[in-house]
Parts: sequence; C-alpha cells; structure tokens
Amino acid sequence: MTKTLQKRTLATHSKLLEAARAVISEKSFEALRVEEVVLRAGVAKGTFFSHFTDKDALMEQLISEHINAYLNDLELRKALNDVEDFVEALLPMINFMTSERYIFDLILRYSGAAAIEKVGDISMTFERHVKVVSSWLAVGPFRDDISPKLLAEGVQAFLVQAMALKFCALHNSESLEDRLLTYLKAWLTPTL
Amino acid sequence: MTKTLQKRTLATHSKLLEAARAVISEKSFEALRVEEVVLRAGVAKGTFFSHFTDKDALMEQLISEHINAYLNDLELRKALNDVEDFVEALLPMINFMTSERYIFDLILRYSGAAAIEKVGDISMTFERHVKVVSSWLAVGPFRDDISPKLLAEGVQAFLVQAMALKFCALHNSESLEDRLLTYLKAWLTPTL
DNA sequence: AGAATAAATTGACCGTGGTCAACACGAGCA
DNA sequence: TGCTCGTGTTGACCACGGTCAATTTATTCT
Repeated sequence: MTKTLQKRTLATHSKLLEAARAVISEKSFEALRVEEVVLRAGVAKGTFFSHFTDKDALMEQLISEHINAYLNDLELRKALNDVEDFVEALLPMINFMTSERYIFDLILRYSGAAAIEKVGDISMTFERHVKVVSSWLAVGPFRDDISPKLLAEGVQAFLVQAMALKFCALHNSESLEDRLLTYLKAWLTPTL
Repeated sequence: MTKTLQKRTLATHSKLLEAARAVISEKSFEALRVEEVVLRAGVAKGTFFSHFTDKDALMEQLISEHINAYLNDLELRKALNDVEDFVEALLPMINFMTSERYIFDLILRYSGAAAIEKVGDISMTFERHVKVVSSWLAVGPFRDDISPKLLAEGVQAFLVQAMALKFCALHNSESLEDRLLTYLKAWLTPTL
C-alpha cells in the first residue's frame, strides 16, 4: 500500500524534473516558471503541485543536487595545510552559490531559516558541509581551543557573510576571495 | 522644480505609511497586504507603487525604523566589559529581528544581498551596527590582533548564523542566547 | 469481465503583487 | 477666467504561484 500506480507517478515526476532542468540550463534558475515546466512536461498545473509542495521545493531539490556534487568532490580531499588551500577548495561551490542572486537568496532562506517542521534538502547540505569542514579542521594547523564542529560552524557563518557582501553595494571593493581569506585567517589562526 | 504639488504628495505618502503601520500593529508584518493598505489609506493601488518601488521597499523602511530605534539605544551604551554584557545588550534587537520569520527573511535578503544599484535602509542599519559594535570592541578586553571593524563584521556574521539556527529544525536544542555566547566567546576571546 | 475502490490528473479559479494608458488636479501664465 | 503643462492618481488589467472539486486512470475484489 501507498505504492500503487507508482509507475505512472514516477514517469510524471521525472518528466517534471527533466523539464525543469531543461528550462534552467537554457535560461536560469530565476527565469523558471511553473507554467513553462508543466507545458514542457505535458501535464496540467495542478499535477506539479501534487509532486512538489511548492515552487521553492523544486528549486531546493535542484539547487541541492548541485551543492551535493561539490560536496562529493570536497569529501575526497585530504587535510588542508592552510587557509589559502581552504578557500581555493571551497571556491567552486561558492561561485555556484553566488552565480545568481536568486540562488543565494533561496539557499539563505532554506539553510537554517528553513521550515521548523521539515528538514529540507539545502538544510542537509549545510549539515554535510559542516561535517566535511570539521574533518579538515580536526587535523590541520588550526586553533584547537574549541571543537572542530564549532570551528566549522564559524567557517559557515563567514562564508555566508562573504557571499552576502558580494551582492552588496557598500562592499564591493574587495573580492570575495580576499574577504573570505581575511575572515578565515582571523577565525582559524588567531595570533594573540 | 521636482517639488511642485508636494503638499498633496506628502499627505498621501504619510497616509500610506500610517495605514501600513496600523495593519502591522493590528496583525503582523507578514499579514500586510498592499490591497489593505491602500484601502485604509483611501487611495488606489497604483498610487502605492508611485510612492514605493515595491512592497519590499515599504517593509524595508518600516523594519529599519525599528532597528534604528534599537541602534539608538545601543549607541548610548559605553564600553562593555565582557561577552555576556555584549549578548545582553544585543538581545532586544535580536528578539525583534527573529520575532517573525518574514522579518528575518527580509532583513537577510536586504542586509548585504541587497540590490547592487541602490543601498537600502536595512543595508544601512547593518553598516551602523558595525560602527557601534566596533566602538565597543576598540576599548573592551577583547583580542586586538585584528581591527575592531573586522571583529565587528565577525560579530555580525555570528549574529546572523545564530538567528538563522533559531528557525532551523536541526538545531533548536540550544537557545539562541547560549549559542551566540559560545560563538562570540570563541571569536572575541580566543584562548590559544 | 465488471463493479468497487483508490489514486493521479485536470483546468477553471483565486489571491496578491505589480503595470500603465487614461485621467484629474493644481500652478503659472496670458 | 480660461488655457497649458507637469505631476499625482486611478483602476482595469496582467503575471504568476497556488487550490480543489471533478474527472480520468489504474488496481483490487468477486
């Protein structure tokens, strides 16, 4: 039970996903319209909303697919020697996250500020990110007066801050990379 | 020039603001509908959009009014001795910012991720916040290997992080206050 | 096979933010 | 007083996300 008719359902579901991915690769995340997705998938509008709770849910799924791909790469990397390597490793993912303001806004909204009730896909990528970064911090030449997990949460906070400033009119003299470098050095290797 | 008919315009503008404030105090920020605001103000919908570029612009103004009131209080405070005082001082503002998810989302969206073209009201409150916090950090018993401004930017990053986690399903075992305390101690007073 | 049942799909409809060509109003001028 | 012109105002209209009672399609039972 709860698994009848699954064949047709799965087909429709993947048709919708395919259509959405097509729109995004041809245009952008921001330009995606539910209307166009259902048109391409050849289904009615209502069908979309019986497969995804809302448009954001689809977007969250598609965006976290990308993020998870970056995390897969990051997981393969061994310990990192210094902050420079750190930033260099994270840069591809950061570039994706800030490639569209729409993407960054959605990530921000669902990263931690996500629905209390249900843990979303993006929220889980943030969790995963903390784990990956923690593992690096546990063995690298970084401060050890606080736990790797706390350190990693800090890295995340500074990452978000640096990305946010990229979109800000007041602070675009310095590059995202330089800014992040400054933040992370101060956070990971304080020199009292 | 550019200032003819200003009397009528100003009257309409404040009618709109008053109506909006009334709706918010009776209901909430989230519950505000442009439709209702113009109805109460006794003007047409189009008028609203000749006074505010969009609904967010109105919200930004109203929210930053609140934030600026908190900042006025904070500016009066002299140097703070320790991290505990710090958190205690910031708490009222934090509580407002997280009193509605709608508010926090809007603040987040326009804090740094704001429009590149125009610097918005909320963006300016964040700027102001950094200044206030910097002035505290410059004289308090905190690390001095990095500039007060950089320290203050970090405080902001951790503040956002702590607030975001308040809305997160994964991390609501610890209170916002405790979490912030942990973050700020690690950031402001590292013990190598 | 046909009836009964469960589930997926449909599309007309709604709420709400936002647009814009037409219109009303007030100021300056003859 | 009446004409002109720039600006403020109007409200019908659009775009787009989301809903839901009705309908179609598959499944199970006899």
